[in-house]
Amino acid sequence: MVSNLGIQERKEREKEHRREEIVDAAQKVFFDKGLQAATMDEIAETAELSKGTLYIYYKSKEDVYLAVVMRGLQILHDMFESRIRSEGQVVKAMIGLQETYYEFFKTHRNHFRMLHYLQTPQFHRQVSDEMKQSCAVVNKKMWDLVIALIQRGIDESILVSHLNAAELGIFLWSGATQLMIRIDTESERWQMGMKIDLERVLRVSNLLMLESIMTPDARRDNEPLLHEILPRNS
Amino acid sequence: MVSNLGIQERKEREKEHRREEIVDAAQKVFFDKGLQAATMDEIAETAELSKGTLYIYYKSKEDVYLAVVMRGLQILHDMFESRIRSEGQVVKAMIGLQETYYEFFKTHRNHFRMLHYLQTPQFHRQVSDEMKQSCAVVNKKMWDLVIALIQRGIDESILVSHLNAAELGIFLWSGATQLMIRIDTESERWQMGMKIDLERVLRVSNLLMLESIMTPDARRDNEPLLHEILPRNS
DNA sequence: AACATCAAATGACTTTCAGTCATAAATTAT
DNA sequence: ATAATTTATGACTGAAAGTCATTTGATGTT
Repeated sequence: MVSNLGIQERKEREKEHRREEIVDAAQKVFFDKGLQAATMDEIAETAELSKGTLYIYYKSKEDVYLAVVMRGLQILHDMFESRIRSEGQVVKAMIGLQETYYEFFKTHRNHFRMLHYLQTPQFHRQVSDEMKQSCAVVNKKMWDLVIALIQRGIDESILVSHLNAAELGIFLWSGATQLMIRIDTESERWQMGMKIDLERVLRVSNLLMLESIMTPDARRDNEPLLHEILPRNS
Repeated sequence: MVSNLGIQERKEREKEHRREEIVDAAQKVFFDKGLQAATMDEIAETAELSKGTLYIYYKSKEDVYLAVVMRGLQILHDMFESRIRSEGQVVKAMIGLQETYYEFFKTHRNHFRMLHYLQTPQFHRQVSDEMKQSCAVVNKKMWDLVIALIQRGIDESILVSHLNAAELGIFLWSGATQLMIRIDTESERWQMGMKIDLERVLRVSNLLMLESIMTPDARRDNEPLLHEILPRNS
């Protein structure tokens, strides 16, 4: 027992590495097959491990799934952060956030789907408390970015309404999210039946929601900026 | 073979009755256990039938689930219809629709959840085409009600925007739906962490969205009506 | 009434998959 | 070299969706 401290550390690193390898494999399988159709056996095979080993590192399939979700949240957080940092004006930054969320949706479609699964009540059952906790931390980190920006908008008298910063965040977030979900799953249905371009609806919706919580002054000051976003027709 | 026509008819009726009995049982079990945890064995037991019989009347668990969803859609449709019929003014009727949707959410929470499950991509896999078709019909019937009202609003120059009636419908619908989903699943989380009342957010959100697509004239004319909805504070 | 035909119902069986656990392999400590 | 401990394994269990050969029962025919 000469250098057991160093060994301890190395083992920790290796363990962490294994956990990441498992998430790599899980992500691949979840993205390919979807949450339901993905099996632990296939994840094990992809990770070149036995199924039993997966259960040493994660308590359940749902926990593995949450590990993938956390990666998505982290990506979204990083995208938000870099976009907000590079923009001083609140209104521009708000529009930037909306665009960034949509960009995340387009370029990380599978991660977006994973995040959406999270909302269905069927999970949160076999999920371990630790995992729920970790997830909440990443989620809050991202959410705090958004709320801080909105708060700045309120402080600068650019944004106003009967709602506080966090509530405004939820308001903006909800409309956008639901529309993206529809774009993801029902786009053709709407395009066929009626002649509806959901992506345009999303753009207009984002604009309407943002305008609806801006002060008249701010709306006037940012008019050219806001009208830039609008689609060509009408 | 004297009166085989009458017998044929009676058999049809009995068959239809069985189907309804199965949906009764399925609804009970789905509502109690949730979509995932509900088993076909338990549905069979509740219906006092064998599992094999269920599969004579429905092709899969998902089909049975869709039969329950259709009931929810029908309830919502009926609620919408009676509310719209009793209101001539477009703005009042629009507010009525928003209130009705929320009322549906509160009084038929389980049906709302079933509808929400529909959005997850994990289904639509083992669902039979007939069932999908039937579901689309009921859905369209309800949707047409909403769109017709919005179209009336546009025709009367009360509503206006870059979107057509159907697109406006999706816009209003999406924000409300996503907020209700959150109220259903994450209400405490938001209430604890930050001090957020999601139901108030929903009310304000509905108002903001509606106002954002009203013409300035209409907004002025309906000012007292709109401000009635607002929560007390601020 | 006895028999034939057809439809409806059954439940034992198959398959698939999450999760477990006794055993084996590998690694570390003595 | 050997014991102790940690890590990995895959055969096994239980649960649940879906199937199908067989039975039950109803309708029609002689």
